[in-house]
Order: sequence, then C-alpha cells, then structure tokens
Amino acid sequence: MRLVTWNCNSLSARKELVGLYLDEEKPDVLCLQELKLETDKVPRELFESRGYHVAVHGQRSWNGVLIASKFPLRDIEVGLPLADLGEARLIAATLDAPGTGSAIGPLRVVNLYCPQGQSVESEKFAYKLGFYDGLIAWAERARAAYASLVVCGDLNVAPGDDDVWDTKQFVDTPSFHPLEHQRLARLLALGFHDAVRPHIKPRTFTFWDYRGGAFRFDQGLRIDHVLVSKSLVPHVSEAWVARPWRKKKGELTPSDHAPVGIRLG
DNA sequence: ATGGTAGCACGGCTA
Repeated sequence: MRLVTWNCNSLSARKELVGLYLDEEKPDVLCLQELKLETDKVPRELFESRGYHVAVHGQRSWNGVLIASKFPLRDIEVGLPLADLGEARLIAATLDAPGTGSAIGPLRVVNLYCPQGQSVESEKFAYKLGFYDGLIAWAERARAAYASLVVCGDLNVAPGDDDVWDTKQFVDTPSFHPLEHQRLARLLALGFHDAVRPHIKPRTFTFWDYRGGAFRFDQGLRIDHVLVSKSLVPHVSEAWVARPWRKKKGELTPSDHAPVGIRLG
C-alpha cells in the first residue's frame, strides 16, 4: 500500500488539483496539511466519491489536517493537548491495510502540520519548540500504545545539510535550527526512522517558496517527512518525492510543497 | 533595495 503526505496550501484553492492527484496517482492513504478550512467546510465528497474514508481536523484560515484512506479509519484523535494552542495541527487514526502482511497489523497513522517558527526572535519560534516538546511526549505514549506507527506531515524541519538548498541562508533560522534538530533527534530516539531518505538522492527537496523563482532554481527544503516505527522499516519498499506536482497543471496552480510518499509491503 | 508570491479575506498576517 502507498501512503502520501502533502501540504496542499488551502484545500479550497487546491480542490481540483487534489482530485486530479487522487485520480492519477491513486494513493491508498493521503495525509493533507494546511487545509485552511473549517471541518464542516471540507469537501468530503472529493474523497468519498473516489472511495476514500476521511478524518478531518479543520481550522478557518490557517492550519487544518486530514487523512483520506481507502481503508476504514478508527480511533480518530485530533489535537495536541497543551502544545498546539488550539490550532488544528495533528490528526491520528488507525487503519487495517490488507496486503501489507501480517507482520504489520493495524497501522496507526499520525498526520502533522508543525509550526513554521517565523523567526528565531519571535514568539512563534518558542511556540514551535514547545509544540515539539509536547509532540515528543505525545509520541512516546503513542509508541507504547501502537506497534506499527507512521508519523508524517509537514514537520517544518530540514534534518541535515543535504536537506536545504544553501545552509548559509539558514544560519540561526527556523526550519534548520540546532534547537529544532535537537528535538527531531529526540523524536527519532523514541524509535522512529526516516522512511524516505534512504530511497532518495541527497538534495531532493519537498518545499520551494513561491517567491524569487525558488522552484526554477531548485532552492528548496526537505521539510515534509514520513517517519516509521522500527518494525516497519524493512517493509518500506519504496519512497519518493512527487516533484512534478509542484508544477502548474494546465490552469491549476501548484502548492508550494510536493507530495511525498512511501510504499509499505 | 529585509526584496519576492500565494492564500485568506479584504488590511495584514502567515508561510
């Protein structure tokens, strides 16, 4: 089965593009971030008409996360208590994916939109660090409760030098800051592994700013991730960044992020 | 030249 994470940058602006993506790529599970829509404004039929189950944690104007799955979703959990300040940045659900082998069993999928952090001096950066602290505590409990876990989404952190187009541009800057790297390391130390990096070339990016022709010059960051619990690592047979979806499709304008996917089993 | 662009929502914030 194939699982994809994609920061779509507004589901209302990207509705047709997401529909086209579902029709052409047919992922089994699609985790979206930055819906910028209240839960009851999310066009569920976009997914349900194509045979997906949907779990939504929406928010007006900003944030908002969603899981669409060909397999039924249960035990849906939304929000990161205390750490998300009420913003819609986390949704989790369990699914039974047939064809992934009995070794996997029920799969707990966690879809995240981590704060961006604005600038190191800003209170948004402190919020980002606090969000990560809360996430680490939360993930530790999830790790104990579920054997097979996928943590994916826009984590807003580029892990290493090969994950930013120019490290000199990101000195003392959110998305590539030592305090964020510390927290990512603590998250991984709970027993999560970057499922994508072993399958892609260094300097494969997932986000390019709309400004300054960043995509044309490949001035990007790898901040969209799929992490898996240790027992799942041998089942990750493939991973990719769907770079063509960062380009305009006819009249349809792209998100500033590309979809990132893994194949399990 | 602290720029540039996109989305939300209609001035300014967020990314």
